[in-house]
Parts: sequence; structure tokens; C-alpha cells
Amino acid sequence: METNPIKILIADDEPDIIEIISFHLTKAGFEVYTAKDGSEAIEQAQLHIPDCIILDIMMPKRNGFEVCEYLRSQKQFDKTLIVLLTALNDEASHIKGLELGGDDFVSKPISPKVLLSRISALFRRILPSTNDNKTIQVRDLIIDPVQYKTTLNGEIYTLAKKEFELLFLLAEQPGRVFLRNEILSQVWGNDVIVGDRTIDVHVRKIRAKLGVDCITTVKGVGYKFDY
Amino acid sequence: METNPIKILIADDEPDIIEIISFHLTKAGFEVYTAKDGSEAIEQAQLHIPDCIILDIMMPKRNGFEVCEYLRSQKQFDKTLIVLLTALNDEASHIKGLELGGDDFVSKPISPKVLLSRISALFRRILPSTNDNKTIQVRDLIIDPVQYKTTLNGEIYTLAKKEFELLFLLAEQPGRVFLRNEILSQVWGNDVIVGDRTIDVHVRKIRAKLGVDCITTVKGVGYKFDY
DNA sequence: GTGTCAGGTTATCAAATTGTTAACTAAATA
DNA sequence: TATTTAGTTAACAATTTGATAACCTGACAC
Repeated sequence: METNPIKILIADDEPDIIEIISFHLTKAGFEVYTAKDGSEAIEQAQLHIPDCIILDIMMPKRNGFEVCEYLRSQKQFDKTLIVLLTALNDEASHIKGLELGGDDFVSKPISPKVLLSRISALFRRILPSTNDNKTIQVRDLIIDPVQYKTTLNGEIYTLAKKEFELLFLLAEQPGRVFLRNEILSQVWGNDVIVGDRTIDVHVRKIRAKLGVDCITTVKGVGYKFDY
Repeated sequence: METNPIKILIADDEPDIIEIISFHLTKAGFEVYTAKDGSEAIEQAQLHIPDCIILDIMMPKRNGFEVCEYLRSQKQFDKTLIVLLTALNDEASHIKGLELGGDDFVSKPISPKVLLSRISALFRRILPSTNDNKTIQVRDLIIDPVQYKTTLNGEIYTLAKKEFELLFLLAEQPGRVFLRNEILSQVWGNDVIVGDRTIDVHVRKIRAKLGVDCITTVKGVGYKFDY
């Protein structure tokens, strides 16, 4: 569920190349950033943290190899795809580029269509592996058990442990009614004995904090997540 | 920590090509299987479930496109890398190959070294990333595990070993909550027994030294890096 | 209308958890 | 060995969380 557009940075000192690649990538729905030399490429990369960086090898200030090597030493660009472009199609630089951590190496003259399909092929491999967590998302409400974070309309709401666990339990199966007993054993554990009003109070706190009634009471039965 | 050798299947009708690629891949430590046509390629693939399949496009019985398409329709070859080889370097088949689910497309004449480094580049993406020492940068905060150095706004802050390791652990996965147990086993080791307050004290020292609260407490759960 | 029941609300207190400081110990360094 | 530095612990303070009691509200039956 990639909500944000995929960001691609193109670094090349030839404005024509930038323009033509940029045109095709934009048309394909990517968000495109550009840089005209190696230093600018690094600046832009740090600013936007793109998903893919297309680097010309022959560039002023810092060449593509240097930029590639630098980016690869940074944790934040771990998952960033790096595609190297070159006019010279020699074996040595091809290998060097890939050894420095490049993901692909494309020789000029560049066919925008081919470049696009190569990038797509790379993304096919990368994207699925990024969203493997157990985050629950229902419309604008995001419940992330890894971060212990609840987001509603982009705003972060801090729930206490029990509150979070209760909300998470219900939200895991939206619509399903959880009996009070189930909630107690799941959130509090089987051996803990707490009074009847305890659940209500926590439900109340969740409702109050989120400001939205995403928990519905089913009288005489229990509660369910409903949003 | 790959205990089993990586398996690669090569399918090409030219024995010379098979031999030379096979030689290089074997030398590089891969376990190599071969097939001389499309049907055999599928048989061998089903038999060995290789990690990577190199397919010549022009093959008897079933061509590379057909084999590629078939393999991609099978769940068991979801993660298998497919590299397509071709004598004809036309744009259309290049794009077609990638659209059918190929991961790379290499034109003949093939340089074994280039092929090898392309395959390696692809595997780098698929195989579980090794936890190597990479610089973490979040805005103005730079954490360099090689130099054991923390920089904030260009100023260098010297953290003690444990402090640094704790910060690094959290910062490797910003936002993720680390349970106290996780922190203990990662930073202190499984066999070392230290009190609960020890973590707090170190967190406090990091906060005090950096002057920025980049570590958030999640009460009852643990700590997370948040900056 | 009144009683009853299930749940909602609030305030309060107890318990759990974390923060802070200082003192002590171990390890590294000179 | 003396000195510094890092790491750990204990004791206590501060804070947060959770549980409960007491009371309120609304629905429904009679």
C-alpha cells in the first residue's frame, strides 16, 4: 500500500538527458528530482531520500562512482536503487559500478522505455519486501505495533500500553465482536483478575484520546472495532 | 549466513555458451545446473528450485519468454531471479522480457564477468542484508559505527561504548520500539545479567550528552529512536 | 413514572515504571 | 601504581499507568 509516489533522482550534467528521462519518468507517475553534478546529487539525495537514483558516471565535481560509493556507505540509502548511466560501454566500469553497490548499469545511448522497464523490474523486487510488518490501516487510522504508534489523519496519538493493546486486538479483526472475557484474557491474561468496569474505562480513554468513536459497544455482548 | 550454496540454472541451446558461463559461475561458488532447451529448463527448475535462472531467449521447444512467463506464474518461483540472454539487442524484446517478469536482460556477446557481477548485484538485493557497519544519518545527527563517532550539527559528541551501541541499535531502525530484553541481549549479550536501571542510566547519559531527546520512552514497553 | 440493567464517566489511590543522583567497582590509560 | 574513564548498582524521586469505587445516563420493561 504505497500511498506516496515513488521518488526518483536523476543526476546528469547533460540537460538534454535530464529532460528526456525526466519527461518519461514523470509521465510514468514517478516524482522526479534532478541534479547537474555529483555534489548536487548527494545534496538532493539527502534532502528527498529518493527510492531510486539514476547517476551518470561522467559528472563534474563528483563522478557517479564516487556518489554511488558514498550513498552505499549510508544506512539511509540501504534500500535506494542506484542505476548507473555511461557513455562508455566498457566492461571494467560496468563491473566497477556494480561492485560499488549499483543495482543496474545502463549504457548510452539510452532508450527511455528500456530504462523505465529496467527500473520497474528492480522495483518489483524491492517494494514487496518493505511492507512486511503487521501494521493495521483503516482509512486514516494507522495502528503500528512495531512502533507502538497510533496515527489518525497524520497526527500521532500516544496510547498507553493497555489502551494500545486493547485497540490493536479489536482492530485486528474489524467488525468482529469480542466478548468481555476474550478481551480480558487477551489483554490482561488469564490469571489476572480485574473488575468489570476496567475495560470500560480503557475503552473510554481510547475514545477520548482518538476523538473518534472507532470502538462500538455491543450491549450485553462486548465491543468491536468499527471505523 | 547462507549455508547452502546458491543454485543457478543455465538454459541455452549453444553448448559453448553453457560451458563458459557454467565455468565462471562454478568458479564463483555457485551450484550450477544446465538445460539445453525450454522444456528441460522447466524440468530442471522444478527439480532443483534454483535461486537464479539464466534463460536464453532463442531456444528449441520453448523459448525464453515462454519459460519466463511460465515460471512467473508459479508461486514457488516467486523469489527466483530470472536473467534473460539474447543475441538480438532490440528494444522490444528487452522490454518484453522485463515485462514478463524477468529481472535482468543481457545482450550477447556475453562477458562472463559482467554477467557474474550483474547476478551478484541482483542477489545483493534479494538475500537477507548483512548487518554491516553503515553510517546512520538522520537530519543533522550522524552516527558512524566505524569511527565510533556521533556528530550533531557538525559538532562531535563522544559517547562511551555502551552508550554508542545502545544509540546505534535504536537508530538502526528508527521508530521501532525495542523491548528492554531486546536491548539487553543486543547491547549487553544474553549471558550478562545487569539490573534494569542500567539501561535507563545509559539512556539518560545519551540524552544528556547529545542535549536532544532522540530516544523516546514507551512506558511498559521499551525505548525507540525518534528524531 | 419507576425500577432495573448495562454501560459511561469521573476522581482517586495504588502500583508499576522510569528518571535521577551518587557512590562504588572495573577497566583502561598514563 | 596513580589516575582517569566507563559501567553498574542502589536508593529515592517523579511520573505514568491501571484499577476501582462511586456515581451518572439511557434503554427498556412493567
